[in-house]
Order: sequence, then C-alpha cells, then structure tokens
Amino acid sequence: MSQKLTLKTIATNLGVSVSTVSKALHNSDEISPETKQRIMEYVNEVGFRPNNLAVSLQRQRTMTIGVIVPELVHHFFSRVISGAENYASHAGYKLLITMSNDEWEKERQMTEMLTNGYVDGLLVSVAKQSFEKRNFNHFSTLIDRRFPVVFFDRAPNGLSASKVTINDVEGGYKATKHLVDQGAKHIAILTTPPHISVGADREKGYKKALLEAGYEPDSNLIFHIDERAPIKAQIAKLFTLNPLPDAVFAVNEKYAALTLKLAAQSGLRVPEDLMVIGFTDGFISKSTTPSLSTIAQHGFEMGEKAMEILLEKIEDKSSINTPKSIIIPTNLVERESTSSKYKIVQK
Amino acid sequence: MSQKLTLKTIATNLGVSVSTVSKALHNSDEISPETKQRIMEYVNEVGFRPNNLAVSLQRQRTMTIGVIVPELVHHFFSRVISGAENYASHAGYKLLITMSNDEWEKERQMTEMLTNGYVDGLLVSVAKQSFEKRNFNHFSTLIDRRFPVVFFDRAPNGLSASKVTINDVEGGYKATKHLVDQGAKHIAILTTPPHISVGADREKGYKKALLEAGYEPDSNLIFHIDERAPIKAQIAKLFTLNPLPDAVFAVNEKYAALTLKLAAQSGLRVPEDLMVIGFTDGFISKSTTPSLSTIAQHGFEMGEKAMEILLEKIEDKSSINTPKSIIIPTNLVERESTSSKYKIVQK
DNA sequence: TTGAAAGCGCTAACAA
DNA sequence: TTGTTAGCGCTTTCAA
Repeated sequence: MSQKLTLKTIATNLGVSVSTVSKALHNSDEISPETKQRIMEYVNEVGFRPNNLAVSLQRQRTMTIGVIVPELVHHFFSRVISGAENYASHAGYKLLITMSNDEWEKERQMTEMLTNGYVDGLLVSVAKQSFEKRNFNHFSTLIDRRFPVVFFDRAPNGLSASKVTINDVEGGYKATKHLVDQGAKHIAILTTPPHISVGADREKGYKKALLEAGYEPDSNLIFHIDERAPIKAQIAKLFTLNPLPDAVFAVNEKYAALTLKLAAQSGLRVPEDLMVIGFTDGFISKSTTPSLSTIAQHGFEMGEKAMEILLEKIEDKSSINTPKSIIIPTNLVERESTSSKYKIVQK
Repeated sequence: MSQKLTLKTIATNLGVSVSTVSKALHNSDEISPETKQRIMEYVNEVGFRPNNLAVSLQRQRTMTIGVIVPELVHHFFSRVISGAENYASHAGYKLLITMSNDEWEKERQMTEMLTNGYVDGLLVSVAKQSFEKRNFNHFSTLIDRRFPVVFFDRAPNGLSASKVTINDVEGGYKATKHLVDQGAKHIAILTTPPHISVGADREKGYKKALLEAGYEPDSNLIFHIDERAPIKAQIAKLFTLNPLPDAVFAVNEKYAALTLKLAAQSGLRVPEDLMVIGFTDGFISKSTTPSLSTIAQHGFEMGEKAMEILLEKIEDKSSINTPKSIIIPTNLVERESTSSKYKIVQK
C-alpha cells in the first residue's frame, strides 16, 4: 500500500522480472498477451507511472524544451511561448518555462539547471542585466558544448548562435515614417537605455526615418526610460517640453498606454494634438481609447520559428554548427491614435 | 575533448576514483586540500557540471517546484508566479512553469510529467476545461499518493486539498456594493459561464449586494461571456439594452477595458453615464482613461502564501494530510471609472 | 516468451 | 585520505 511504486515492486508483487514489466508497459511483442494483460491490469489498478528522471537518464533524452524569458507579464513573451508550445507539442515535445526576472544570476542558474539533464534544447530571450554586464559566459559555454540553443527577440551580442528576431531598426523606421506621413513634425521617442539592443535599434530606425524626412534628430526629444525609477514621471517630462511634440513613438505598449493617459490628463487630444504609436500588438493597444497604432511583432510566429530551428538542431546534430539567423517581418497596424486629420489634408 | 563530461571521465583523466571527485566537488573534508585543488582546477577548466537528472534520481529530491497555470498572459497569474518564485527562491527552491492552455488533456499531461520525478511539489490553478468535464482524476491520484500539491485561485471542487484562494463572493459583493454606494440603480454584470467557480462566486456576491440594497437581480443584466466566441460582440449587447444600465461590474480586467472602449464608441461618458468596475488590479486598470476602479486580488501574496504552505508540506510530511484553506483578502481600489457625481449628491 | 545483467551519472555507506 | 560498492528507477542487450 504505502510502499513506493517502481518496476521492481510491481515485478515482485506479480512474481515476474523487472524487464518483463518494462517490456509489457511498452507493449513489446516479446511478451505474451496474457502476461501483458495481467501486468497492465495491475499497473492500472495501482496507478503506476514510470519515473521520468530515471527514464530520461537512461534514454539520454527528455523530449522537453526549456524556455527562459525575462518576465512573463509581457504579452509579447506570452505569445512567443504559445507559438513555441504549439510547434513543440505537434512534434511531441513539452515545454518547461522559467523566468530570469531580467537578472543575470537567475538566468545563469536557470540555464544550468535546464541544460544539465532536464531538457534537450533551450530557447532564450536574454535578461537586461546580462546585456548590462556584457556577460554571456553561461551561453558561450553551452555553444562550446554544442548544446542546442536558439535565442529569440533579445540575442547576446558577439556570439555565433542561432536566433530569431525582428528587424527592430526597420520596425522603428516604419513607426516613425508613419508619423511623418501623417504630418508630424516634432516627433519624440520613448525608448530604453542604449544597452538594450531592441530599444537602441528601434531608436536607430527612428533617426533614419527622421533624417530621410529632412528632420534633424533632437536629443531633447529622445527619452531613455530607466525602469528602475518611476516610469510615469519620466514620461511626464515629455509634456513639459516647449514646444510640445506633435507625435510620440513609444518602443513598447506600456509606454504608449501611459503616454495616452498622461496626454488625457494634460487635456491634449489624441491624435489631433498629439499622435502616439507603440510597439507590440497586444491586448492593451486594442483596448485603449483611442486605440493605439502600433508595430506588430508577431510573437506567435517568432515562437514557432524559433522552435522549428531548435528542433532541427536537436534531431540533426550536424546542423548545430551553422548558426541561423531568422528575421520575422513586422508590420504597421494603423488605429485611432495616429489616424489624424493630417492624412485627409494630404490627400 | 569531445568525450562527454561525467564524474567517471574526470576520475579516469585524473587517475582518481569517482567518489573522490564527487566528494571534492562537495568540498568534503574527507579529501586532502591538494587533491581537492587539483580536481577543482580541472573541473573548472573543462567546465564540468553534474547531471541534475542523476543527482535528483539519487537524492530523491529535486529542490524544484512545478507550477501549472491555465495561461500566462493574465497579469494576475504572472503576479502569483512572481510571489511563488520569490518565496521559493529564498528557501532554495527553483520554479518550473507550465501552462495547460485551459485544456484538460494538457493539464493531465503536465501534472504527470512534473510529478513523476521532476519536482518535489506542485502549485496549480485548474484549467477551465477540467471544470467543464468535472474531471479531476489526475489531481485526486496525486492526493492519494500523498504528493504535495496546493491549489491557488481555481481549486477543484470536492477534493480535500490545500488551497489558497480569494473570497470571490466577497469580492463581487464589494464591487457591486461600491456601485450601489455611488448611486447606481441598474447594475449589469459581465461574468463567466456558471461552471467557472470564480465567476459564479463573484456573481453570487453581485446578487447579494443587489438584494441587500433592495434591488431584484435581473437576468437581462447578467451576461455570461463565452470566450470561445468573440468577446467584444457579446459585451456590445449590453449597449442595446433599454433602458441602459447605469453601471457595469466586469469580473475581469479585460471585460472592463472592453466595456470602457465600447462605451466611448457609443458616446457614453464614464462614469457620468455609465460606471464601470473591474476585477484584478493590473497594468490595464491603471492605464486606461478613465482609469478603472477594481477589486485588487493581491496575486503576489497569494503566490507567496501558496508556496509557503506547499513547502511546509514538503518539509514536514506529517502535515500533508491536513488540508489548509487560506483566503487572501481583497480590497476595493477606487479610480475614475466609478468616482461619479452621485457620490457628492448623496453626501 | 521471460529473465539476468549492465549501465545511464551520481551519492554515500563502508572498507581499505 | 582514498577507493569500492551498492543503488536511485529505468531500458535494453543478451542469454536462457
């Protein structure tokens, strides 16, 4: 009753050998139908399940994939995970998700735990702190070991590894170009500190679009948001500018939504007085009033693609040395926060 | 070089025994300082890490906790996970997160994978489909096996298991009572289908508050949202009522935000023409215009508490038979979407 | 058709 | 101080 269930106890109780039970469980045709049935009945009755640890240790294969994300709250990461899960489950793999909290130490710890037995491959989006520290040792070790790993969205610099990202420069360009097309002349940007590559790249695209339109980027209009300090207060500074910008490009949904809120509090009409465009097409962008124009990142597709090339590496070990770099296209989603009168005037 | 790293290969390469290496790695004082150093140097050089599968199999202990959530996108679940992670990491445990997608089969599969070796204990919030099917066999098996498990937020009915929930009836009551206090007379509710206990309970609280205020609950004002169909269209029906309700209680943030959006589209002012209150104090509630009044669920605290009683079970096996049921208090967060003129009139 | 035995990579009691 | 050995729970080859 209270003895633990293992092949051994089952074998003893049934008067057969361990290997017979094991084979019966796998429906091997080495075992006679009668014996099989007797064993299966017993096994079902007591509710035996093989110990995965032992199975994986023996098989040297777990059929599970580890995922490390900086945080879970972001709609974008959740979408990537869903995409990855979708692809993985069709291929018979399960997902184990962990979060780094954007901390280097936790990321290192999770990487080690997962890659030392728990999973067959790893999908990771790198923690902010790892970029700050410029320390990707825990990943280069993996690559040296030929452990299958694919980065998504945020990939470490200077590591020859496979990755699936979006073209953030292009995304930033598209967003800014759209504002320009809508008639904006003083376009501010709410971006990340420069060491976060996705923010830096979107900022590059912003500058490119400005220059192309004949506007000189103005450092007073560039806000590097430090998330360790209150975000709202940093965005609020935008509204003390003189003259006020007539458009804002926020590099994520959160900053865009807060801008909308602060604009309303300042009595500014969006898009008439101020146009706002965000990044990531999540639930928030759709549900604000006015709804937010944004750059869709297609997280689900990113997750699927990342999993696809990861499984390729796992199943075909020869492909592991040739790093692939896939770019998922972005696209502009026009909504109320930028669909201004300007457009009509121009046409 | 390309041979795989194990205690055995290290021992061979260094001309010592496996147990010597193992002991050195654990800094045992059975091993001489010189030998230790020699081994540690080698180990660091080649970057050896013990195989967790083997360690866990041997120790019969993994120091990791499994978490199963219906989905990750919800801010609330992310908060619970953060709270759980926070408590767990202080106690030396790691978290492995999986999602059921609100599907019974996936939930069953994840439960089995995690509880057959991978983790020492399980934290779960039950999938919608499991409630629909009324099938909690995968959990009752666990409880029979005395496997440490604690449910949070959504616990299975009729299972004597430990759980940490909020008092949803009370939460629904508080939300509705607040609307009544603000002068609302025709209060609609956007809730879940009846088999989802959290929705059903919030609806109970809604009815209780109405009756207490002398209003008869009106089934025309009760909307059971089916998430398998387009949500927005279902909420839109609310705006075709005649007379229009003067307040809406939405049982989650998403429905509340969509109501706000639809109200704006219908030209209704919030809160003047329509008051709206939500549930869960996430980023969305704070960033809409007007900001959303809501019932805070304190997900972080819920996660911490759930982990606390789970670890208690794990460390003190004797406590495993006495199911604990903890209720995390909720509280009203008043914001713009309900702070109407009525309040002033009444006082 | 069934069973014995080796081994996956590690720990730990015991022996030397 | 170091090594031998058994064993965690399972799979699989080989022998019976």
